[in-house]
Amino acid sequence: MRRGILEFCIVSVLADKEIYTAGLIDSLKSADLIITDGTLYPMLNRLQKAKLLQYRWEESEFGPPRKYYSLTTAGVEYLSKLDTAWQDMTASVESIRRGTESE
Amino acid sequence: MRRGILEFCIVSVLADKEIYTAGLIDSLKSADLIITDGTLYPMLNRLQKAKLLQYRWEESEFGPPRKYYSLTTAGVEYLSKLDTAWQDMTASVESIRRGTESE
DNA sequence: GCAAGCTACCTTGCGATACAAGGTAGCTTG
DNA sequence: CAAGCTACCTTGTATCGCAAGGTAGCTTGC
Repeated sequence: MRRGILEFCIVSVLADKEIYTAGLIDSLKSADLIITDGTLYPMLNRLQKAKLLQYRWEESEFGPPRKYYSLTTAGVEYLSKLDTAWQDMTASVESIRRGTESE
Repeated sequence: MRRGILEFCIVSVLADKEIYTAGLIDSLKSADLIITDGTLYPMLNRLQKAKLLQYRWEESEFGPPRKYYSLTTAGVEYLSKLDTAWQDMTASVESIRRGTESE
């Protein structure tokens, strides 16, 4: 796993709550992960086409309706795989980072 | 930092020892990071053009000469920046991964 | 000394991610 | 009903990583 760290973060956030685009951007920003909506929309559509996400429309008091996303059952399983991949990758990088002075 | 994790690993390995391509691939493989030479050569050339790496030729007993790479002074500084970026990114991802149930 | 095979270096073309910029359309407000 | 805001989406570009293919030096066997 090298690409897809943002995807991992998005799926992780969706594991906790139903949320729409602007809220997702805010959640990531509060963890110092900056992402633009031009990045997010294609990713959400891709994940939804892969049946990992579902959404429902909800009306807003302040403007057009919003798409609230959540994980499907397959999405929950996918998150579990991403989580394992994340742990494996960080373990690998840390082992290199801490030094291969063993030679 | 989203892309460039492999680059970080390569620069980290080079911080410890002078090494040529096949050795670099082996070092990464021993940490379960698989990389092909088709990925590595362009990256090494790019880093070298950016004055972050230097190399010297060394003859081999078993075939053609090898390019042994090492970090330049600028490369050492660059590694330090990558290391900070890595720590920041993992901290961000971990804070999301562990759950934003605070709502 | 030359052909065959190995090693090492490098390039090209492709798919995917992330970003900037721009576009469409619904809703509210005056 | 026009202006402005919000929300969703698309297009074009740059870069990373990979697979596949290519060049050339060195050794080995005849």
